[in-house]
Amino acid sequence: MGTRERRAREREALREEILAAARELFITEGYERVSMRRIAERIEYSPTTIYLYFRDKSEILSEICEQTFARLARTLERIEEKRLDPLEQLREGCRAYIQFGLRNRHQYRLTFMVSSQVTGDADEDSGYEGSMGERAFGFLERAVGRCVDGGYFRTVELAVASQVVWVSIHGLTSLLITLAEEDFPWVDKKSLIGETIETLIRGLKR
Amino acid sequence: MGTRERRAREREALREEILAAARELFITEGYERVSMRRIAERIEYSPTTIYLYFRDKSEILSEICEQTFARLARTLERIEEKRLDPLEQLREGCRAYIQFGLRNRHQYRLTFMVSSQVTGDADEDSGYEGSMGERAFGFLERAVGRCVDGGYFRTVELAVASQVVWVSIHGLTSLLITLAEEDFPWVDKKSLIGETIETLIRGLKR
DNA sequence: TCTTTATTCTTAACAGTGTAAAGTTATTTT
DNA sequence: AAAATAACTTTACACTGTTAAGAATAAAGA
Repeated sequence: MGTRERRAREREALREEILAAARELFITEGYERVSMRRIAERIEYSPTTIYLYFRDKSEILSEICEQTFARLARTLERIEEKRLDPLEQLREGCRAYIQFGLRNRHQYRLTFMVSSQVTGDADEDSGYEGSMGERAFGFLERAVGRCVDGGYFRTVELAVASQVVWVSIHGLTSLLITLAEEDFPWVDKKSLIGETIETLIRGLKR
Repeated sequence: MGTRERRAREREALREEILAAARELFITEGYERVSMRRIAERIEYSPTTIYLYFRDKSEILSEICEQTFARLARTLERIEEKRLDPLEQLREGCRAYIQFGLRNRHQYRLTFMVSSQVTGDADEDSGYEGSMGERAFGFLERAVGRCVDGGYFRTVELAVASQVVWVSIHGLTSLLITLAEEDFPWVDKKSLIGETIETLIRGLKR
């Protein structure tokens, strides 16, 4: 009598289809330029059908962002497993983080460059705790921690040092996303990334 | 016979009034939450009147941002005139930059955290060149330049070093703007700012 | 002073947005 | 076959930025 199961499966399939359509549109055109009606059109359902699967537009977004950042978290955790030299591991992690941001610019922007005020979620679970962002930051904290424990870094509070690293590489990532090459005289991107990471690490060394 | 002049003056006055109303609303509520109709209501004119003074909504915004960043530029240039120790001057400049961002968060966000794609200006002069942003970055470049010339910093391309400094302090500023204290376990703000700047300078020292 | 010409402001309207409520259709259970 | 449930659509609301056409006002020329 698996009709309940089949229904649940079909439901899940449509939900997935909505997510896929929205993801593609958000990525190519950006969240605010994509309307519910266009998502609906693409999956060939009426606009309001989407509301039977998601509370509102921003819920679609945050689901997509979660998925995306889960990928980042996995990437970083894979670097962790390589068990390299602590400094080298931090370097590689930073590099991966930045590259990830640049390759997923729309989603990066929406997760870290838009106050939740703007997307318009009230309280909700859009916060940091338990999120994939937390997992990603967790990597950084551990990586910095190993550098401190290994005696590579001068004595600073671990939380402070990790946040210094995070805000810096976030700054690089986000500015490269916001300011196109034709709008600002960026130096060579590779040098800038490398030099930022090196400056950061040198600044934390003892 | 000064009726032409008086008219021009009155025109300018209304323009200024629109700007003032928009500024106040943008600052307290944020650009995307303020509609043309609400600005109009506040100055007691019909919504479309605004279009006789500004091409569109984003033009109001960029005018306001320019004014705001002119203040930042002046602040930084005043620090420059103090002719302190190069390192100390850079430190003070960074601190002023960050504080400015935090005190003018909406405008900072709209200038540096929103791709011009999103605000929706086509080509136009919304770019970096000739803007107040340029003047502000100019300060940084000169401050870093003096640190290099004074032999305080290791040899790096000036443009690279300046951009490293900028992206880092921008990262700190923007993340503090985006991520409220209740959404992320920020360490003490003063320590974070201080430590970020110190790390940056240490990282650039020879 | 009366008419013509500019200038300034408003009304009405368009095409779009996210979303809620009510109505329809199809499927499953009794 | 009737009742209940689930899935989907239609209609509608209250907004948005912006355009085009019309009304009001003020200045200039006769």
